[in-house]
Amino acid sequence: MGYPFKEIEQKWQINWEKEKIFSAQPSQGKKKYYLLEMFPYPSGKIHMGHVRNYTIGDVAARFKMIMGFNVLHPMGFDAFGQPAENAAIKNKTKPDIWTHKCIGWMRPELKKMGFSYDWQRELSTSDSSYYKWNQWVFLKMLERGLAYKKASSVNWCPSCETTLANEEVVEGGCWRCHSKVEEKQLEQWFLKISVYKERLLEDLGKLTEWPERVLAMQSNWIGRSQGLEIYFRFKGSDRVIPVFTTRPDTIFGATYIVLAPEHPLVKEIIKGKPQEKEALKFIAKASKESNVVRASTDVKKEGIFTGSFVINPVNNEEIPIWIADYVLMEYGTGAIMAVPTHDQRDFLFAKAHKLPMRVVIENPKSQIPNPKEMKEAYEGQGIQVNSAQFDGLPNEEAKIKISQWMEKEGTAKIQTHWRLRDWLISRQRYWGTPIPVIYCKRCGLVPVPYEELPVQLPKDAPFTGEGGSPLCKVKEFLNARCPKCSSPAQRETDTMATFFDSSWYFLRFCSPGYDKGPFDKEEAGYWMPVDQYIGGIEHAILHLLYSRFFTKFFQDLGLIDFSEPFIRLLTQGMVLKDGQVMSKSRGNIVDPDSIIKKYGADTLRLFILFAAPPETELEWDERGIEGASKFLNRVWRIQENLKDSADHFLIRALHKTIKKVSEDFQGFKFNTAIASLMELTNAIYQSGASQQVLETLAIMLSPIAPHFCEELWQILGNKESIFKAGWPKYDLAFLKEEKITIVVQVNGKLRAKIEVAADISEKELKEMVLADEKIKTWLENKPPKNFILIPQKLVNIVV
RNA sequence: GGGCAAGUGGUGGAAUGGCAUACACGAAGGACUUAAAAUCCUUUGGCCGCAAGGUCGUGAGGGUUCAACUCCCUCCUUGCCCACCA
Repeated sequence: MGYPFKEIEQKWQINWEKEKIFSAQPSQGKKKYYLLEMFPYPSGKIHMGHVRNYTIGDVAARFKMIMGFNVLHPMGFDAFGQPAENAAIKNKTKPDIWTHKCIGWMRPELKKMGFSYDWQRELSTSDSSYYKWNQWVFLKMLERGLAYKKASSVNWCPSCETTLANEEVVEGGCWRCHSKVEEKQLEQWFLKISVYKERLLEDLGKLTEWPERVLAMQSNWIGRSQGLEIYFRFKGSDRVIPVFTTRPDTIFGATYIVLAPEHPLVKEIIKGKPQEKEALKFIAKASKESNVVRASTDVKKEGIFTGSFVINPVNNEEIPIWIADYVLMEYGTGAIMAVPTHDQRDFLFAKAHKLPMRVVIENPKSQIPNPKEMKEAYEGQGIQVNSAQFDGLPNEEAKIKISQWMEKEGTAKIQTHWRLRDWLISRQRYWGTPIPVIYCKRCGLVPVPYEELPVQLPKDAPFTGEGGSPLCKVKEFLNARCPKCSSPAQRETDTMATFFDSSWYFLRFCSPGYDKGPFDKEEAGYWMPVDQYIGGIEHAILHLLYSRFFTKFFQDLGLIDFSEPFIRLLTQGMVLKDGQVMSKSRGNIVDPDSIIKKYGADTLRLFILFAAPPETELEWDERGIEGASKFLNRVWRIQENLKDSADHFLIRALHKTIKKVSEDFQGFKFNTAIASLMELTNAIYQSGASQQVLETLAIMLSPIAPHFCEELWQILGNKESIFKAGWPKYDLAFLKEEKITIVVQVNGKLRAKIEVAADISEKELKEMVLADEKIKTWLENKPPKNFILIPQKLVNIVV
């Protein structure tokens, strides 16, 4: 018979809620600790990924609580979004009813896991008390010119009938439904995140406790590149075409330039040329293709000669101007200089159209090849050749020298380019925050006045799944009066992308009921920034970047005095089964609820932490669950057989464990912390435990198996919650060993182990080692060449 | 194609320059039991050997070092992120 987990877990969940032990209040006496896990999308049931994410967070929160920190550990729901709308279409229900139903299922499941949330702070982004402040933030951005409308070619998902951010297009398909993305021109709302690009990049340096790879991904996404804008003058005219390049070292190898078909100068250039008719045909064809198609690698690069030439400013060479679909107007200047020998795309294009090539950087591993014999472009490092006064320089050095020289000559300008695009937030969808603007025939675009917020999302709307946003069809919503002139006007029907909602929810948690602003300045001043944030690696770019952007915006509004929202970040690995990610479509889901029923939440928590370190992938194994259950039962039985005092051997083991577990918890190494708790338990089974030893073990295990340990704690006669017991301290005096084992190697190979007094002198140790019979045979009377001694650990004799 | 991870027993994993395989699962054997479950104890990387012991061994190959799973170089495999970004 195992311990009665069902009764125990229920008992303590009720007790914790009654005693409000997780309710957080600012307190000047204690140090604050804000621990946050990425809040879930209410899809219906919690899955193992949630269980893992929230268990990791809960252990950290409870550990800090026992350490005496004032812990804020809130939970809420990222409740707006497309699945609710798709469910409404499919199940003939309403998105808000569906969403609330899902939240109603998930909340008790989270409670059953025993997570230490302050449920009084629960929030849901689809509540008007939340999205009102989305609208407030939007209006502030609009005031400051950070929100703007732009007609632009956007990615259009024909299935979802919505626009997608560039970031949401996955391999030419919609990231949710994978339909092929088309191009469509629409008036869209954008946020000028690009205004913050320097700060977003620079402040990555402050994030010393973020994983390296997340920093690298953010940095790549912002994509700062130093380059040169080179001015190519037309043959026989003073007009110039600016071209941006990150490889100014290859300028002497530029043998033609290429314009995007949309380039404003194209029509002028081809006018009256024999190629005009054919070129126009090509341009028309290219304009029909979406960027996604043009950007795909499997489509052949097409292009056409314009009949015109420019002058290469470094050597006054005449080079032809081409038009090609692989050059996009949106990037750089819409024109490139082509260096076929040192850029693979240019190389393929040049080969296909029989354009000239010249090598200007020597591959150190091979002879300078005849360009005709090259099979691919050489894009690596090397020494400049065919580059006039720059010959012989390493190309990285030449990059700088050529840039400086050309800038001085007035033929180019050193420039910085960024990859980061402005953030498209418009969605032609119902289930999101209405964008608070009104269109008046007389006054134009008018912001909804602050005192009229929130612009309520109407409860009823027709969901057919066709023909754009349901909001367009709700007359009571659509028709409004102009706030300026009171004449009939129309509301904006676009809603905000849900990333907007999640870009500042961590601030709202500080004062979830606040109604004078998005958050109470003082409360946020006390709790923020988040000390530890935990979530999936899939949010490494978008969510984290947008949250950082919003934080900087709030700082600029004077609402907060810090610039980064999350001090420490942990990205947990995925949960796999049979080597594959657990997912509904694969049908390899294990329902957490069934595991709780069979083994209890404490066992599930223990297993999920023990099976792998938090950052790596976790392979689900039902037998591992059995093992976790066995361990808890083993600890449970210790209380049946307590001694009055523990022997020295066990006390030493206890203090060693306290040291190890304390360090491991700090570093989120829960798997090894559990391993040492198991070792302590094994030691207890060897020698028998005293009450004090078992109590200490219970405290150390309590963040992982909280219900279990509370019960054990109470059985041992304690009246107050174990989470107020304080974290145990270890005594170095107990860790000192009298005798230690020294490893003896001969020529780096393990040959013997000798036991010596811990305070042995080097001389004595050396004598003892050389006198050892085994070592003598290995030395074969040869004199040691070298004698390496690592104190307290190891000796290596070299002969 | 680029960037970043990772690769260790039958399995999950431990060790981040100093005893490779902690801890657990699984397996084998034993104790208890009429029996089973549960529990407790023992063994458990490969090869040679009755044993003592030896020897090989952390994806492959090279290097640095008294000493390499750990650091460096080249390559292979897998995963994630990104990609006509000039």
